[in-house]
Formats: sequence, C-alpha cells, structure tokens
Amino acid sequence: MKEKRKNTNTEEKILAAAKKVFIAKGMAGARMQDIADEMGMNKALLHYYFKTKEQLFEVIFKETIGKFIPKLKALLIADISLEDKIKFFCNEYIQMAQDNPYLPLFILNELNKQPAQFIDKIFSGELPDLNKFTFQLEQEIKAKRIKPISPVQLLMNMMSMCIFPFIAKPMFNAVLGLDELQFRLTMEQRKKDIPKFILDSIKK
Amino acid sequence: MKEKRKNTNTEEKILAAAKKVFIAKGMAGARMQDIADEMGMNKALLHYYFKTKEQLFEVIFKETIGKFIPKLKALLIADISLEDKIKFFCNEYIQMAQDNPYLPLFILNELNKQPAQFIDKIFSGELPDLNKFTFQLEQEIKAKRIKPISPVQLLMNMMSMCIFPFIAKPMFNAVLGLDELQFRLTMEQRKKDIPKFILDSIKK
DNA sequence: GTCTATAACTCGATAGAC
DNA sequence: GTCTATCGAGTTATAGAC
Repeated sequence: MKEKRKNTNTEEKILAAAKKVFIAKGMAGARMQDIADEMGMNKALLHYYFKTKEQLFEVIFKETIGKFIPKLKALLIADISLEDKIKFFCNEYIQMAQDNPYLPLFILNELNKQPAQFIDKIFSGELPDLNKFTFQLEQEIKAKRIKPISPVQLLMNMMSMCIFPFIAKPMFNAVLGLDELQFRLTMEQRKKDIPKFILDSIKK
Repeated sequence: MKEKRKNTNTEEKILAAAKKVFIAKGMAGARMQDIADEMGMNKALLHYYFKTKEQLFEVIFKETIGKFIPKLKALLIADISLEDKIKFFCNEYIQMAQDNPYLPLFILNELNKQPAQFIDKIFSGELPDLNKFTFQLEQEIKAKRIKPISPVQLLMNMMSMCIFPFIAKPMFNAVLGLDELQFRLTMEQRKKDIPKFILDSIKK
C-alpha cells in the first residue's frame, strides 16, 4: 500500500518534470539528467519507471496531443456559425502553442520524418472531417455573404498565421525587435486579430 | 597539379554530400558518418578538408542562405508601392521554398537551437531595416487607403502564409486530400492568392 | 523504491600507415 | 590525399547495494 502510493507519486513527479524539460528542450535536446535534476532525484529512477527515454517521451506526447486533436476535430464539425468557428479555431490553436511552446516544431519535425505513420498516430487513424466546414463555407459564398475562397486556401491561411509565429519566434523577436513579453502580448492580441484579418478579407 | 585538381574535386564532393545530409537531418542530427557514406568515402577525410563538423556546416550554410537573405533585405527598402512590395515578397518567398523544399524547416530548427548566433549568421550581423516598410504602411493608413494594422502583425501574417504550408506539407496533403501535383499547384496559386487575401483584408 | 557506480554505446576527432 | 584503427567526451541504460 505504502509502496503503491509512493510509486504513483514518483511517477507523477517524473512526468511533470519530464514534460517541463521536453517542452523546453525538445526530445533530442533533453537530457535524462536534466529531468532527474528538475525533480530532485536521480537518473536511474527514471529508467525504473520508464524503461527508455523514448518511452517516457511517448507518454508525455500522447497525453499532450491527445487532448488537443479531438478538440479540433470536434470544432470543425460543431454546430456553430462559420465566423465563430474561425474565432474559436484561432483561439484554441494559439492557446495550445502558448501552453506548449516546443510542441509545434517537434510535431513538424516528426511529421516530415515519417509522414504516414505520424499522421496515423496523431489523428488516431481518423482524419478530421472537413465536409461540414466546406459545406458551411459554400453556403456563405452562395448567400453572397463572403467572397469565393476555397476551403484549402482558407484553412492554410488560418493555421499558418496561428502557428508559424511560434516556430519562427526567435526570428520575429530579432527582426521586429520584440522581447519575450511583447511577443506574448502580440500572440495574445493575435487571438482576436487573426479572425478579424481573415473576416475582413473574405466578408463582402 | 594533379593533387590540386583532386583536392578540389573531393572538396566539392564533400560539400555536395554534406549539404544533402545537413538539410535533411539538421546540424545536430547529421552524422559525419552519414556524410562520408553519402559520398562513398571515409570520415577521416572530412576532417582533413574541414577541421570540424561545425566548420563544414558553416560553409554549407553560408552558401545556401547567403543568396536569399540579401534579396529580401533589398525588397523591404525598395522604392516601390506597398502593394507591389507585398506581391513581390510573397512571390520571392514561395519561389524560394519551391526551389528548396527542405530549407525552411532546416532553418527553423537551427534558429530555435541557437537563436542569437543563428540570427547573427543569417543576417550577417545586420538586421533588415523595417523603417521604410513601416513608414510606407503608416502613410497608406494616414491617407485612409488601408485600415490600421501594425507592421508586426502584417509581416507575421505574410511570412506565415507563404512559408508554413511547405513545412506542414504532409499534414495538409493528408487532411486536405491533396497529392503532390495538387500541392504544387496550390502553392503556385498562392503566389497570387496571398497578396490578394492580404490586400482584401487591409484595403478600405 | 531509491541510490551510487559503472557498463555500453554514440559520435566527433586524431594518429599513423600507405 | 586517403585509409584503418582508436581515443575520449558525453549520454543512455543497467547492476547491485541499501
């Protein structure tokens, strides 16, 4: 009983420390020693609970991405207006990146290394359903409420504007002369600015 | 004479092999062994021509990126209308990515590993001058020809929409159901669509 | 369960033969 | 100039004491 309790407790501490380190340094950059230091215990223990570094990472990754993807899938088929969909989408996307700054670049790297397998993994074998979104868009266009635009171009624009700044953050900070705080505020602002930018462009 | 010829020849072979490997795996992920294998010779030779891995990387890097950045810097301060600037910028950016499909992700990875040094390297110590662009934008806003928008948000939007699709290509291809050809055509289309999308959004 | 010590491995770099 | 063999630093993983 006592062992079980301790076990669980330590396991959680490891996961918390590992998440912090993995997010800060990425899978390749993270050292098992860093994780041990972060939790104030020793390396060997990590291997006792999670056989390999790979395995430990896998657990963290699945937990982080596992919550986010279903949310996005659900949003695409939700029963709300196109305008709200765009607003919620940008908000969720940017918030996720703010909470997990290292994740986007990591995902893109894995994606490019093993496209098919990786897509299968993150979407759990079921790609998001775009029919509803496409249909909504077509309806708005037919009703002359928005200008003609393909769902492909619209989705590309929306996702790009939300995520790319996080990946290229050091460059933006340097070129645009932002510090950490200003960057954070800029991205906070973009939760509203991107939907507005998009809607200003497509609305008639 | 013979040695000199051989020397140059081998050096070029090394550079070609190294470029391939570095771009595919990044500085940290690349192995000297991989490069040696790629050119069908042995590791020690690499160190004979380029003392360290770092040095070899440096040469490749400068050659690859060295052509593109000055073009962009020049464009920002060019004496053309804001509208044309946006059009040319998107065109150049997308064309570069089409010609070097692996370069964007490579650059972003290196950027995130060693932000300060990397920025110094790619901009050769001199950051792009945004004053002219900012001034032009302000003029247009004052003249009520375009809606208020900060240069930061505008540049972020523009760069994001041009580059991100190349980095996330496998995901877009899967989710949006595109094949290689359709993707290429989509990006070709975006050379015109992105400027239009931006201008539709900000023009009054 | 947790620790210390160390084995096992990876990889950049060098020595030295040809 | 090119090769084989090996060193040495850094890191993951394991053995074994407590």
